Amino acid sequence: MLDSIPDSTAGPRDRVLAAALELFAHRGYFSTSVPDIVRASGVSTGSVYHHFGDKEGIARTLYDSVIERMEQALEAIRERHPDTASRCRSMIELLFDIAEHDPDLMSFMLHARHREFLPAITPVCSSRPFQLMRGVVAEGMRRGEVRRMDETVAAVSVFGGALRLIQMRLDGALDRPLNDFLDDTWDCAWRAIASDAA
Amino acid sequence: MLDSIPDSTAGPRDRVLAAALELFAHRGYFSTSVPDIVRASGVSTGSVYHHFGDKEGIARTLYDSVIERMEQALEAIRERHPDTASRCRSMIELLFDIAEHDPDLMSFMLHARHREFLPAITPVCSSRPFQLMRGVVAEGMRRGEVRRMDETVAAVSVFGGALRLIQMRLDGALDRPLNDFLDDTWDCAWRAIASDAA
DNA sequence: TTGACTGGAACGAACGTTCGTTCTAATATT
DNA sequence: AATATTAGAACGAACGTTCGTTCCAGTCAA
Repeated sequence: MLDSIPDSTAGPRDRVLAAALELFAHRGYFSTSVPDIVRASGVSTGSVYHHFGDKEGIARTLYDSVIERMEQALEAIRERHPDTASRCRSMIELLFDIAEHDPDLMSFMLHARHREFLPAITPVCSSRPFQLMRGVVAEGMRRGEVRRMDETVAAVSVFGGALRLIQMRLDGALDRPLNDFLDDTWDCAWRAIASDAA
Repeated sequence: MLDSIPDSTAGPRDRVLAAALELFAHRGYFSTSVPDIVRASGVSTGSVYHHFGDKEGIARTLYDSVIERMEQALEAIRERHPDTASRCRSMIELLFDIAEHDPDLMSFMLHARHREFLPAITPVCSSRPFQLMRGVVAEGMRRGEVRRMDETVAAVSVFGGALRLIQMRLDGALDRPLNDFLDDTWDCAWRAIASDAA
């Protein structure tokens, strides 16, 4: 799984990132002030600006690190599994795991793309993790494991349900852990795009 | 379809709502200042506060009206169609239509639920339109049109893909209109939850 | 001694909101 | 019919606060 961002004992840079992740995830970007981050991290205003330049620099750094670790985890899954079905299923499992184990991280990642969160950030659909998921589905289509159709539609159809379920869990609308819903979710997801041959 | 919120010739209250919808949809809640709304609507600061109390009052009023009209449109579909499949398909068509015809409205509705947008608003998953969609799926399950599984999972599985596709379209990541993807989307959506009997 | 880093006071700008006034049109009074 | 009264709507200048950011004196490692 993804390593959590370190806290307390770590250097000031990491302490700021850890505090910002939690605050951004809970209150959002604009409802979190720099003084809030300064207070929560125990790092001084001057240091924060020395390390990150400005408030957006904090968010951008955070976003980049989250996206990169996410991409690596997904890529690892792609390498480990040969067939499209187990690739997709493992990816959904990964997403569920992260959402349960590190909800702040998942919350940040799911929300960071909105205009409201980070001004002028690349939208999710163009983010590398999503492209990777899309690529897996597209490859499955070439191999005949996935039905022929628009690649984008196929990608959103496998992962769309899982992502929305995660959002519900993060919003507190699901009282049981996501794993309890994994089998049903996966069943729906794969039926949606599986080739009729199989 | 849903009526658009009136502009220019309308009363000050409606002009404020129309301006706020556009601004909130494009820039988000916190990136839109009250002076922005005042400028865009041509209504004075004092009037805005006279009618809506505070900034959040504008957003809440807007949200309530959008949710209510959305719920009515979905309920009309439920009444017009007897079976679950055509109900769900019509609902996806409706969502696609709104996204194409009134992207600001759809953008506002999809984003309004985030902590970042409206502080302390009821999350989507608890909103009445979503409950209505969920109800349709649940009824389909009782009738045997939908496979037996967790109701929530079934609901997010039918509509999750479509909603994510809409988000991509709003983000400018889809160059063709959503209708071009309707058949593929619907095919995936219904396969995901359709009873094996049929 | 030097250079990188830290600290927190201080700054201007922009925010959401308030306030006293003016305008408008309907009602009451003569 | 003409005037006086009034309540609500509209207005925009001004307020206090908080924001993101800067600045510079102080600290510590090399």
